[in-house]
Amino acid sequence: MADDSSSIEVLNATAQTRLKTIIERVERLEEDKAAVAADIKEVFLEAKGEGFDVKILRKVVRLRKQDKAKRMEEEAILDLYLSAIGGL
Amino acid sequence: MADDSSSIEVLNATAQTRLKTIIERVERLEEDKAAVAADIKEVFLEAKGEGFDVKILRKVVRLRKQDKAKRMEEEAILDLYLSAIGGL
Amino acid sequence: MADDSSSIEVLNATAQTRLKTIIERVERLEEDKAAVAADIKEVFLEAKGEGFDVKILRKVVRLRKQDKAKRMEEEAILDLYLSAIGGL
Amino acid sequence: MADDSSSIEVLNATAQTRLKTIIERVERLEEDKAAVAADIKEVFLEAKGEGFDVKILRKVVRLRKQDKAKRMEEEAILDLYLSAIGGL
DNA sequence: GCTTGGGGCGTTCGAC
DNA sequence: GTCGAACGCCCCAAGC
Repeated sequence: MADDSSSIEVLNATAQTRLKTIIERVERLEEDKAAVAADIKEVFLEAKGEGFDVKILRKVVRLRKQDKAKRMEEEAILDLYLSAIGGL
Repeated sequence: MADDSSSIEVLNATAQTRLKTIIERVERLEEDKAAVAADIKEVFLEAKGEGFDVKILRKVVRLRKQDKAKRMEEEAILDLYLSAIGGL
Repeated sequence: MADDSSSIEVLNATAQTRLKTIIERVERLEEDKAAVAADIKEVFLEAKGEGFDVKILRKVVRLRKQDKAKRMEEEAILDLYLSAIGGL
Repeated sequence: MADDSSSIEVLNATAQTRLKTIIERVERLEEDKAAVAADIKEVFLEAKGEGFDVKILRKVVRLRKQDKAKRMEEEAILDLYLSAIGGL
């Protein structure tokens, strides 16, 4: 084997390049995710500084998310019913 | 009480506006976060389609993250050592 | 209902005994855990009394733990690689 | 400096030995702690296998711990009062 | 459905 | 003594 790297040639050159690209894309995206998470944290911290109860704020967000999910679910069922009877 | 809403006036108008703003900012950011998470998922899915083992890819990413964290810790402890012997 | 306790008979006698045993075992173990935590604290306190910087000591321990975790992850990914190329 | 190690002599030989001992003691204790934690987990797992609701079991343990703390607190206050009036 | 990883929460420790 | 930061614990959700 005339492999120019120390690893055995399990992946050919093309695959190795692809692999590298994939890992880098994921890592870049995870950085983005972490940045957004940091932003959220910062908003809560700021809110805390204004006297808001962060735990309650989180709960509000959670409840609204649930509510939104519920509404979308209901909408989906409505659409289903409508299509079942041949549209409105 | 001349409150125009059904809730008692625990929060004054300014605070209510701030609260609304905070919640909206967080919700917007969470949407961003979800979008990024979806992107990551998509990258892995695409990789899977090319024959890569997603489980291994995830582990590689995690390992590299650990690596990075370890390096940062090492740097931090070095700073600690330096300060312990009386500053640089 | 001829239950001799004030609670309704949701759990039969056997289950109640088991429950009691389980709770007691857990509580005993938590005491052990707390004792060990106290021992750790004491070691650091003693070290501090000898002039060591506790903050640095903690960081050293943490760093070594990271090291160990990283090694284990590396081992895990190796196993993954091996299984990916069709068993050992 | 005729130091036989690569590090500068910030710590003399005795201190280095002590340091090593301290770190090892802490690490050994942390292993113990982890082992106990694993035992606890195992008890809960076993309980789960017998049909108990682990989440509820945890809550029971937590409540009893709070109760115990409360009792000890009351006892402490009682002692305080007693000593304040010159013993019982 | 079981297991593993990520996020949130409470607690604890060190700093000021 | 209060503050913020770090740690471990617990829960939940996604992946296999």
